[in-house]
Amino acid sequence: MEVNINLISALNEDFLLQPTLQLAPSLLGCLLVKETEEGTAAGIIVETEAYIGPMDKAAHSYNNRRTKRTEIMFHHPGVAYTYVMHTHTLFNVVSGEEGKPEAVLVRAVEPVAGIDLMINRRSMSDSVNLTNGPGKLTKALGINMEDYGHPLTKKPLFIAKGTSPESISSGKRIGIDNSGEARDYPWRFWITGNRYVSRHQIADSVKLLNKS
DNA sequence: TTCAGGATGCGC
DNA sequence: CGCATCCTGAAA
Repeated sequence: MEVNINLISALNEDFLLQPTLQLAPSLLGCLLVKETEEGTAAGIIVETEAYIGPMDKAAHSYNNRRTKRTEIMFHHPGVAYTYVMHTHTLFNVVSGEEGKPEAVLVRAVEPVAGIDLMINRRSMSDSVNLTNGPGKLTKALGINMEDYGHPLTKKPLFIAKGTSPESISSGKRIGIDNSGEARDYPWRFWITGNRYVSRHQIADSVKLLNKS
């Protein structure tokens, strides 16, 4: 069922100023919304990962590495950090205090609005594969490098409050096997059992929250 | 399962 | 210049 995005308003900035390891699971259940001339598309965030430079070998900002690409991570939190890997754009929320280069990667969303638009952008109609990966969701939502540095409290790209998940799990992050000890940090968070999660980890996953 | 695509950064 | 990367779709 499609959600009417006109009834949704962006989160207050305060929400995005939470410490990174608190923000990453807090973003689960929130809406990620992108408005373009083609229309509006939105998804519920179902999977995130925390990256905490400079001590995190898996982070682009490891060792305070400061380049044109990572520059925005050193700025005020609550803005978009987009970057291109191979042929795909990945979307992160800059977090941590100003001067601390931290971010939360959004790895998967569940489509809730503008689904036809997402299907057109992705040239495929399988509802699960539409947005179940960090490169897939940016293409479906129309997020690109023009969004770099955009404050996520404002149109056309913003995060809105949704429904908090019944259960959250955590485990190792994906795709960082060459990052030394950081490869095992349990900084990946997902909505337990959600079918739009990019990979279904069973071993070593930990359930963090289980409302009754 | 392997592999290319191709932006970005780093080291030689 | 060569190589690696927070990935993905197509080929084998």
